[in-house]
Amino acid sequence: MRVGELSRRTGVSVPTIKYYVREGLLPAGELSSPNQARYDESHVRRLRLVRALIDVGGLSVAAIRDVLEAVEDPDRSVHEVLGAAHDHIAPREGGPDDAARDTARRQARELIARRGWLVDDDNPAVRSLADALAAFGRLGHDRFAEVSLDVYAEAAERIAAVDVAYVAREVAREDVVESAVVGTVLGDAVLTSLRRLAQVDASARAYGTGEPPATA
Amino acid sequence: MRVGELSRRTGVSVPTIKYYVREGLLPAGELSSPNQARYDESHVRRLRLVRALIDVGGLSVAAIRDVLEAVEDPDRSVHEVLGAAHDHIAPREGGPDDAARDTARRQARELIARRGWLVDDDNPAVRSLADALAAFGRLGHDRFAEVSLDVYAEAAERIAAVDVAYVAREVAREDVVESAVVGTVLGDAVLTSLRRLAQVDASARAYGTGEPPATA
DNA sequence: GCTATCCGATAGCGTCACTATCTATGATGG
DNA sequence: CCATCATAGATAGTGACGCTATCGGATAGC
Repeated sequence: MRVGELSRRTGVSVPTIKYYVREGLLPAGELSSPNQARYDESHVRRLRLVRALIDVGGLSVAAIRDVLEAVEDPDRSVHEVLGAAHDHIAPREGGPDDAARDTARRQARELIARRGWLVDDDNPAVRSLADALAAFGRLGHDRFAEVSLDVYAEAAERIAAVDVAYVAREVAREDVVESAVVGTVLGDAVLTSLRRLAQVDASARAYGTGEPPATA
Repeated sequence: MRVGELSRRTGVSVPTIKYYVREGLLPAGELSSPNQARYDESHVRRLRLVRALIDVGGLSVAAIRDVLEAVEDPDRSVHEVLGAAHDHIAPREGGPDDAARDTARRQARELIARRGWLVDDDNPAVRSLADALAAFGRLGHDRFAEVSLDVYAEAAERIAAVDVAYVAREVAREDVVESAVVGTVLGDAVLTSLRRLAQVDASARAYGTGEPPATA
């Protein structure tokens, strides 16, 4: 197919497709003549993946380029690819280097030890967890880590178990990593929405159909 | 204190503080003379909240303004404020209006019915859930909704239960909604990081300390 | 008085994700 | 064969965003 049909089938405008090709998100079509290129189903698939990562995952174009490069590099392990994906989802380093951050780092390490998780101390996700906990601390919400953190961790374990099982369906390396990226990035979006819905439900049950206490 | 000290105590530059004031994220200091203003602890607190929402939550300045306006409006219910917050976290409307979206909407409604959640069908979180599920579908990952969705939902329920309990500690309306916003926005960041760590652990356990299958 | 700091206002900057325009060429239908 | 349309590739422009820089005056505190 030519670029017009690719555009129609994916809902992405032709100039945007050209832009993605320039940015390395999409391989160029095969030139049949100096100004004609053919695209196939792999382009449709890739374009849908790119749009999903942008629209639902909120990844930047540069982040997607990095992730796709990792996906296509047979030398990268699944862990490496997923690490790349998560690093681009997680917010960048945040907040000052204060006491709250030290406390948060300790909380993170203790949690990992408590649950017996086999993760390196220098895993980037440990840092982003500590950043988030530090933010709670700075806002005077230190109780969060005490009362809620382990419940969150328990829930995360259950989810991770099905995530790993989901990826294990695949056989070929490229399918494994693609599954892992999609599951991680889109799974976050699903989880966020479900949490919100469950909050609404829990709140409705706790306070009648109405409202939490509004003591002015 | 004057703006210089506010800047030092929060790590936010003076021009940026002025910018936030202009954008309505931070109330102006109290003028003691035409070119002198005083700031107090409430400004420190607010500025830390703003930075946490930006750095950790990834919210835009405009989104934060909307959320803070809702927080400060005594007429808004907690549900409304939290809805405003979630709407700004969730990715904007994504993807074409195709068959995948119809299927996804049905999956979302069925899930809600299955779990007996008391939520309106037109809750924005239902839409963002459907968007995410539709993206799975378009990528040929329809199995996700079949094999993983209920586990996610179960986990979300457990988390939401502690979220509601956490907020219930507060008494005054403004503290309730602030707690809810912080818990929702920063809680997402915590949960995302924990999921990633739990995935690493689960993967390490399933495939030795090494790797998922890399059948080339 | 002197220097550092401040206020308020305006203008500018760098990044990002497109979008528009242009030239030259090729495809397609009657 | 020719008119019309689509296309490739290149370059420049756009609008939103989150700051950042600069300026003209005024004030604080020694």
